Amino acid sequence: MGSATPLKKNIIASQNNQNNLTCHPPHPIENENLGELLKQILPVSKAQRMAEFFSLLGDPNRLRILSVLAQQELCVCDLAASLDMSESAVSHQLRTLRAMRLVSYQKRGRKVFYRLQDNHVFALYQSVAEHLDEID
Amino acid sequence: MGSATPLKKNIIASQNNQNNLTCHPPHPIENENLGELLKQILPVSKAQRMAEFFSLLGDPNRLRILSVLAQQELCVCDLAASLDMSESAVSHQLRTLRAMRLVSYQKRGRKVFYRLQDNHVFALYQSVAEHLDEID
DNA sequence: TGAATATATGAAAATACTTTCAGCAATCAA
DNA sequence: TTGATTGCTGAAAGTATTTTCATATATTCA
Repeated sequence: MGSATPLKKNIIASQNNQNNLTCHPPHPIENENLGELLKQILPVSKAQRMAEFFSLLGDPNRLRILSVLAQQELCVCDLAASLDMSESAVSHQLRTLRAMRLVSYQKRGRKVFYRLQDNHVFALYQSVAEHLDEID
Repeated sequence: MGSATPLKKNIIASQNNQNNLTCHPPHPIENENLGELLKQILPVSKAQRMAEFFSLLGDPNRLRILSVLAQQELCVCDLAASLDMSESAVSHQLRTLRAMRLVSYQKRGRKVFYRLQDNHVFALYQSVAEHLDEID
């Protein structure tokens, strides 16, 4: 089935104003803490991996695919039909989900059946679903 | 401070193949379940709201902003300095975070101090941070 | 073997996102 | 009041993502 190339954003271009670590002029209150603060900032590399992960859940059609697969394993064709998407679009999205190991698949005859691979993801999904129910 | 215009993606264009709910020809195993399945699919409108929410966390610089604000309230200027971003870029991102009510702010003199508004978000953030620590 | 089905893929088109740039408004200090 | 600082904003530039389209591969069936 081959390789994949998902979600290339999340790569922060090398930045440039690395000189000034405070405002001009520095203001004393924050300044005392900045040294400690800087040690605790999410490092760029980890921020990128996390962003990649969240981005994966940041598309409504991918979420809908996951919501269906959370109920039962399904072939591409039925996924497309039940979600009202083209089979090609579904296939492209599944490639992304595959690449990030959120779904696994099994070929049977000429069909390919996909299923959720990771329960942790569905827990997150449900957590946000409930959160949005609460706040709106 | 004014309005905002964040994350316009996540709007699924009206789709078109709403006729065929199964493959051709339909295969009996899935077909029995499809009716039930269709009732349980994440509806498009909710998928869009969820995707919007996850997308908000799908950018490394926004995550880094949140990681800093999780430790202490900070002004735009110090955020930019500590994250090595331009103040304008930080301001644009804060607008997005504000619009989605993930941060609140307080103006003091000519500075504007931002803080996390929602602990639920930080719990998600930490959950994914730990998840990624586990699987890699 | 040949036709139909199921899926995958690359490239292009359509769309969306993020940053930079230029300029503006508010605040503060001298 | 003038000049410097802080932050906000719209538009443009640069980049990323998603879908569609055309085509390719593998499988099944006649």
